[in-house]
Amino acid sequence: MSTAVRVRFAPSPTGTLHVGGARTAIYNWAFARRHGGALVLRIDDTDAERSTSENTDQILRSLLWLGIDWDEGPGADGAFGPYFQTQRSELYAVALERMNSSGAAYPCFCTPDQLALKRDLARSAGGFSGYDRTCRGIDPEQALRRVSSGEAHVWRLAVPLDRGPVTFDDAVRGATEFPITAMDDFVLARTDGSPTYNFATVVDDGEMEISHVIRGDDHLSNTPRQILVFEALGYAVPVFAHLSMIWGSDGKKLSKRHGATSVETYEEMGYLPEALLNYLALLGWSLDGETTIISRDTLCEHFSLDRISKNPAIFDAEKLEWMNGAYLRDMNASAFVDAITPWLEREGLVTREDISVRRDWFESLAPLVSERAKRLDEVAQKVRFLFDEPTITEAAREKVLAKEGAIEALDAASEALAAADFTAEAIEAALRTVPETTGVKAKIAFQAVRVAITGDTVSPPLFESLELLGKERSLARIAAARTLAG
RNA sequence: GGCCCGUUCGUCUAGCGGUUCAGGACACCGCCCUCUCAAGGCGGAGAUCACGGGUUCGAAUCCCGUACGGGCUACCA
Repeated sequence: MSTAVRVRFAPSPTGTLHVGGARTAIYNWAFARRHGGALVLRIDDTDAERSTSENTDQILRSLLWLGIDWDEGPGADGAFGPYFQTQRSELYAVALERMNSSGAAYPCFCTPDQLALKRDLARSAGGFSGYDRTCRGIDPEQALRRVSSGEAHVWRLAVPLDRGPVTFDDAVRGATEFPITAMDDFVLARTDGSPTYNFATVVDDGEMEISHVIRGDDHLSNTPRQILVFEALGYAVPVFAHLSMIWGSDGKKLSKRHGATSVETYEEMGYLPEALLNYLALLGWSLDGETTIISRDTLCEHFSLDRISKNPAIFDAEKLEWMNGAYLRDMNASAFVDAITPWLEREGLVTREDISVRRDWFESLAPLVSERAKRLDEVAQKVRFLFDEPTITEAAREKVLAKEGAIEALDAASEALAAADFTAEAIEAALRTVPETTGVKAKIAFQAVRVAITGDTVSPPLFESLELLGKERSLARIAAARTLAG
């Protein structure tokens, strides 16, 4: 009995894709995949002032980066196009005409000034503050004459006053009811003939046979208005699911003040798409209350509207960072190398070609750093010593090389390593002889070598680092550090 | 002002009338592991379930109210 699942994500290209929009997109996408339905990507670009094609492109790119694919929309023609609202004017005009002829819409000649005055008056009197329906009382024939004479007018919805309350069963919030007496005869079409959001959306959702509308909480109050239009136009009313908002760390609206808000920024900061997807999916939805690492496939397999939480969520950048680290750790060497390639390239450490030539070497480097990084942008700094000669920091020199026994340890290490096979195991065995032959504590000896090799007191594991560097370069660095130490 | 929605550890959440003096995750603290840093293991601290009334043998869970927060109330979306 259930009809096909068809959902839509309808961003306005007035900016880039924000994390809030991304989460809405993820939920729509996961729901479509879960039910073998279709995800429609519709571009709500009716705001000509603020909409740009650059923004549209950026939104599409961010969606793709996150791994969200759509079945219909830009680049994926379907039977319900076009998928840009600016190209659908004809549809809106036809729908408006239908409403007009059935008496569900009427022209209103009130000027903005008059309306503002009435609104102020009504509000200060308390109670209903919507349009007072003056023009609804105009004789239809006379109204028509005024319209055809070219008098400026908008079209408004004639709210069916004899109807009961508008009720709907929101998939997230449950039964919701709005008294019809609180419904405004809101504007469907502006003076210039263009449709308003509440009208265009309904025409689109109706024409596109959308079965479930999963969208932000800010539209909850618009829903009864839209239901009235669905009914007037004879479309099947979709199931609604309203998502609560995502707030910044201070509980206020998420903005630049809280750091990154757009998806592309997260990409630039070195986050993995699967980590952002996972984090956002869990921000308002849970699999079982226990599982936190949830793969794309698991999400598509188990996503359900009834496990979406009703309360707003605060965006926790720390948890996202932790999650990104968890994904980094879980990557296999090959995937990790692919992920870091652009970052190493950007830092000028290596070229793509170098990597493909020495693929094995890079893959053996991967596990050393993948479990130590939370973001991709940290990687270059961690492996820089393998490409560039290190500069020993002043702090490292004082804390380590100036220590008693450091020089002896370096000398002994140099000797032992010169004779060693250069595998991590052999290197370790060689270095472990240093404390014995010199009496220098292992910690001090190892740190001295670490500083010599990496320039810093913190680095990837020492033995493996030496192996990756190679014997010749390792010995040269120890000699250089020896000189520096005195 | 009117209409509507929300409220469980600092944060994300589990919980859908009893098996919960509330479970998991991030962050935090301690211990272990250890060549540094991480990672990992173990343990700890952290929520009178916003508040007040009901209903019930029994409520975080149902109902009502209050407070606080939010949305809509535009010829924005």
